Amino acid sequence: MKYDYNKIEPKWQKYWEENQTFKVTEDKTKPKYYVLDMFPYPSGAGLHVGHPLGYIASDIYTRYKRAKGFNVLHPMGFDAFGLPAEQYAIQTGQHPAITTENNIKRYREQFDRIGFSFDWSREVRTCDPSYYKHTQWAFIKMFESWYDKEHNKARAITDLVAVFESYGNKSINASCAETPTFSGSEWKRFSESEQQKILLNYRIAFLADTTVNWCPALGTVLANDEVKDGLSERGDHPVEQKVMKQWSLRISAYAQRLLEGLDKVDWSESIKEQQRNWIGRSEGAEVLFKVKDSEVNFEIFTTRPDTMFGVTFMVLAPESELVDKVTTDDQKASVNSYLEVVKKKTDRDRLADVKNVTGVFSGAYCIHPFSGEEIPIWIGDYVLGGYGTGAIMAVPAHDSRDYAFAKEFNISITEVVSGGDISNESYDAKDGKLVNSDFLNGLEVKEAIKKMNHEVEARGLGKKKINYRLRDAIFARQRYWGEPLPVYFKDGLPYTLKESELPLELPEVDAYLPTEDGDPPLARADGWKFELSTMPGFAGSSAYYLRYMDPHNKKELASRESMDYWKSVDLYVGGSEHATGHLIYSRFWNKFLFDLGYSVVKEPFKKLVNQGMIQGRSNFVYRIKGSNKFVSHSLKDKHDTTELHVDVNIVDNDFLDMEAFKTWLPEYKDAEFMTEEVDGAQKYKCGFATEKMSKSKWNVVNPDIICERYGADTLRLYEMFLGPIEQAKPWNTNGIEGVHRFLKKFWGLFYDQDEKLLLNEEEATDEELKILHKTIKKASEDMENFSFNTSISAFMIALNELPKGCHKRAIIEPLTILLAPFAPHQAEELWSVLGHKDSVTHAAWPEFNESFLTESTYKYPVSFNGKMRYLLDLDINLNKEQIEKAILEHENSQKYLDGKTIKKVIIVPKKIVNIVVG
RNA sequence: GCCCAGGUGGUGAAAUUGGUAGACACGCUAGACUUAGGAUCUAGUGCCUUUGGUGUGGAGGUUCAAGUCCUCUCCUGGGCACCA
Repeated sequence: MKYDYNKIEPKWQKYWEENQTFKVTEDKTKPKYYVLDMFPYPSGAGLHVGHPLGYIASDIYTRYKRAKGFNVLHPMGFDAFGLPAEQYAIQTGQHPAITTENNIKRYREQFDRIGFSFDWSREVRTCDPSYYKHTQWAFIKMFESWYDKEHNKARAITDLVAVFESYGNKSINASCAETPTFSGSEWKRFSESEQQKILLNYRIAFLADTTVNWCPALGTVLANDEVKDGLSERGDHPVEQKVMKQWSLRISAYAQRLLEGLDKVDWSESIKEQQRNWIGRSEGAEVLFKVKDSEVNFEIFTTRPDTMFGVTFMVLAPESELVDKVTTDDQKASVNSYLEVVKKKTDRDRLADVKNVTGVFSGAYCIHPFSGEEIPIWIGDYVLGGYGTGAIMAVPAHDSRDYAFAKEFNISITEVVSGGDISNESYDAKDGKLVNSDFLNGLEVKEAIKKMNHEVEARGLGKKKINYRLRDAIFARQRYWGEPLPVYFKDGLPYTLKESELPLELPEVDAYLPTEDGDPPLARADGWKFELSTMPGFAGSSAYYLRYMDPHNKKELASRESMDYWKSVDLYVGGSEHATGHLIYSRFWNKFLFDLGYSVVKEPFKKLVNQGMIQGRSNFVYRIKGSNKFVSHSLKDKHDTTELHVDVNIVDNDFLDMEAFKTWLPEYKDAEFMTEEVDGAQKYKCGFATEKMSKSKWNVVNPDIICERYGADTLRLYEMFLGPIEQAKPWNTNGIEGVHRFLKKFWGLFYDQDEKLLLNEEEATDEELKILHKTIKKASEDMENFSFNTSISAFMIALNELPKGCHKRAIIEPLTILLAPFAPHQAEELWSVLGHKDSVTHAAWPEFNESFLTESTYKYPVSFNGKMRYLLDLDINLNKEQIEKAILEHENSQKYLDGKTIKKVIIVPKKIVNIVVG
């Protein structure tokens, strides 16, 4: 038989489907393992070769774990709500559901073509009402919950109401919006709508006036992680800050737990660090400042209470409500004109303008709480309204931003920490002794912070405080193609549907655009009396890993029983671009469900592997300007040429297929070439560059083409052989022949070129067994470390080392099992050639036998200082005489000993033997 | 500015605890076979001024021994960014 992948691969794909080979149930006799891929958004372009990288890696690991005896859950689904399908709908009028369905079909075909071992019976689609029912359910639960800081968990809102009824809100320590205090009896006297308004301040899913990122071009609000440099992540449209009534999730309540949980997961340091930055914990103090000749006083947040005596001015954020309260009459005009200017700036302007210091004096003064001095209050847009209290004490000597401000407006600068030179720049380091600081003088910064914190609390001026940068997540988008929020309004106040009324299905609309009044598309639906916004993209992906555990459950997201069995995802594979989006939301969502007893683990994803992005490798041709002549790469500098992208599919190893080029685009029909000589032949060599894979750059490589030309097994092997899984790398097919050759060679262990079966039952020699066990050992270790590229190398070495004519079952049968995760189709075929009726999927991973591997040979000698050292391979139990004998027998020993004799052998550590020569 | 991850042949890359740097593969060179192919096989291939020297971005250091550890520095990629 010939290695005919085009026959073998469809054959086994069909077999797997018909036999439900990868279907998995909660088998309590086996240990479980859960391998999850980040499910894709099914885009219209289909999969390119970059997409499957992670899927191939997780599939290999899945198949390995199965062979090791684990019951592996390895599901796949689709993150099917999203913008592209909606935009396509706006252009064409085609319902996004149809577009999505078609795209999913295409994805599924491509997935199947690569031979993934997903359990498709567990497929989930976020746009399916039977799925988003549970997304809506979670939202309702969040609406019906509040965050109890005392017990550090989410609790039912009914508990809160019970407390309110008896004691009011004085004793409640909750994560909530500012709420005036009331007593129990006052609560009972409040009207229904007054009570609901107060409860909204406490709910974890809440509706409130919020400063949001508004993207006019997209017509929707965006979450912080969807905005990069003041532009929308999708489409690069400008984003502005705007106050709007919007749904949010109180994710900030979970900041500390999200931070702490990072220490318990096996993720890359860089992703954890990104999340830590995003959460942005900072420890400091809130201190009260009184405004001179006024009833007003306000709190500021500082991480440097030690520099209290260096305060020479205060700054309020322009959006702070205090601005109006403190501004004096004679400053009113200039303050107002400043506020106007600030208002007009978009986020982007503000970012671009970082170096320009702007601000205005309010006319008012604070009284320094310790020195009693008068301190001017300024307004400046370098202070953010949304962080801390929106007001700061400025210490120009020890904060670079305050320094720049003081210089700009000629405000005095007082040094309070020695060690720097503040004549040209501020001294920000937390290192040095305090000066000019009354009772802090002489203390180190650290001690001074402690002492000042203590003093602040003792005098009732404030308290220690931890601030987080993490914002509550805006949970609404003014779009059509998303989950409807299960909310209706009564007297202008929101109420959620009952669980039994779910799902609230997405209604039909006549167009997918906002209405003329600017309402979201849902306003077009007949008789729609619910919330008009839909949920954001991250909603559906936040708990999908739980749904896979029990995907057909009609009652709940997943049964307790299934969750108790599968617990959490053991291995999660996906791109690092989700570090501050999905991976935070999902952890938050899980913690919330955990608080309510619906999830059984604190962290959803134990181990995370981020596959690197596969970039495109573009090819170029060089056209002489004003002609239809193309010159080869090495000649291009001799002519005045234009560099043009050329379709990489008509280029092989950087050599252009000139005939294909002429038929590629009509304009090149009569193209002429100036070639260069390579290998005695005239060839056209293309230039190349690494760029993001995209249609316009003609560098998209579709996995289907690779499958056609080399087979899916080669594609799988090659993507892994390209390099370490976590590393970004350009795609090129320059080396694909190598792995393809390997598969043919492997086939050659079974069949010769005349397609005659060579497999035999002869006994293996020690040498052959050594090669086998070496390979098993290496392959197993590499599997555990996700080092698939070196694992493949180990196979190649084995094939090189095996003596010619070794076609022994004892050797090639275990090798076939090792190969199966990488090249499952070929392995299945060969497994059946070996006479097995069952799928190779059910074969047990071979164990290596250390006894075949023991080596007691020395490695190499080195000499220095008249002593000889031999490095030994293993910590062998030879005695000194035996070692000495072995060394003397070494072919090189005489050369290194240089005619001298060994006097003494000293065994130093495990591997090194000192030899004193005379 | 701050944080993280990396820099090894012509190319993708290997290298347990510090222990023969460049495994494996591509490419290249020469040869064999041939039904003439983009097939297969054999040998060679870090660099240089080749009986030797040199070499893991650069400069120092520790060590018998450094790609690996330490200090400084340069470059590349990613993230955060007026967060007090």
